[in-house]
Amino acid sequence: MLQHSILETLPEPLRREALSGLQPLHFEHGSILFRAGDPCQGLPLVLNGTVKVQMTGLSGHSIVLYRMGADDICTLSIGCLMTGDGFRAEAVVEDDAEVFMVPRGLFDRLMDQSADFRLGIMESYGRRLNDLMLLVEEVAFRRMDERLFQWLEARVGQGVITITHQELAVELGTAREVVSRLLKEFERKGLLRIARGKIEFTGWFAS
Amino acid sequence: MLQHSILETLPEPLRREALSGLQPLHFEHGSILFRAGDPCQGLPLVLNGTVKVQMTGLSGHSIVLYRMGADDICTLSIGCLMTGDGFRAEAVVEDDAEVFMVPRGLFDRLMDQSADFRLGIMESYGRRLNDLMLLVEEVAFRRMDERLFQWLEARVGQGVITITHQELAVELGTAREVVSRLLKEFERKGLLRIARGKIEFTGWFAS
DNA sequence: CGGCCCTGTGTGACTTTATCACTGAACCTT
DNA sequence: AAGGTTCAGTGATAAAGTCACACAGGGCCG
Repeated sequence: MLQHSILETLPEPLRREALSGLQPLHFEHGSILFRAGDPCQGLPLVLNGTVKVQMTGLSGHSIVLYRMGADDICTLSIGCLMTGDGFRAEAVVEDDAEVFMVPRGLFDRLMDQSADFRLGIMESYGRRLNDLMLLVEEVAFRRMDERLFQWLEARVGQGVITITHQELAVELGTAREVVSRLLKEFERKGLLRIARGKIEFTGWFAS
Repeated sequence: MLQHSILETLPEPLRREALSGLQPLHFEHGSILFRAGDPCQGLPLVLNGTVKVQMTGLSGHSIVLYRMGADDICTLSIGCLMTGDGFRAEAVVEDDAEVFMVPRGLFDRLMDQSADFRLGIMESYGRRLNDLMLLVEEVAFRRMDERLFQWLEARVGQGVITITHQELAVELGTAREVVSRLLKEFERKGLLRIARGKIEFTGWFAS
């Protein structure tokens, strides 16, 4: 159960060796995997749970850059691991997560000895780069009401979601007031109901 | 003269082998290294010149994501090379450039056999990821007049620059009208003079 | 040379988004 | 029940994006 597909691709002796040196770390909801400025301790392999990565700009505003889920790799850490620079973003655990922390030495060894491991790392990097490019486009050109709508739409399944307007503003990289006003408008249209710290889907959403 | 530092780190037999299989490709100003949707032919190592990478969103608007110069690696290509997906962005040559195109097979071999090569690739990836994160923050939170000012400031040395308002809008991911109005304002303040397709620095800028 | 056309720029009117400064409501604590 | 803290609502104003169109510079061609 506690495994990560990128380790499963390793040839048997190497896989054993890697797993023997790693014990899963448990992170609870709300805990911080790393903060802006922290030095990198190793490459986190996310086994389960979800972790959001967000950054705070010079202006003091924050925006969520991407999320990691089961079987994900914290690609952002690789650069820090290599250059020794600190993180520019922070990683906040949303759903309780378990993580393998691969230290620099082991990472180098796996990169050296397994083509599949290298492939996994590269693919992960590629996906992250793509995600960020799409985010740039979204932030630069898409309208806020559409973006908010899509964000909500992706979470309709849950019926009710627990989030404050401020947190939602960070998700989209905008101001709380903007989110409040748009939500009010959605409520007027009968798409949802607003409560303190909660949004309940109705009407069109609750299909 | 025609060399790339990531190849110079290779141990001697490998370096000779790599170089013997690569001939520099010449790209002129305005030519396209790759377009959105193109399959990836190999990993471009930029020897000299400059190349801008920009993407066009669903909305039809474009934005410049980053630039590559001498000794740079087109990190974006690695993801495409690995997954076989097409590019999401396009690369336009600004100053005439020469490029080594490393084919998949050689790339795999270099990744397999040289720790320094791996390090170079990883560092490049890390930098690109950082750049994009900063771009997200900039687009999301910084004011347009500041961003335009900084863009111009970075090019003051040239005295006069040749660029249309439309191109400048793509640099910043905004609309031409916005650029035109801001430039007019800078002109009123005596910072620069506008001519058709040109901007001449004066006053504060021409210190 | 004058007329034509294409590209680049200027501008007004209007919408959307961001910012600022508050008010008030909901919940928690004691 | 009182007081404090966090969350949400709102008006006023500024910044940025959108739309529609006028006009200007420069090249080309009859």
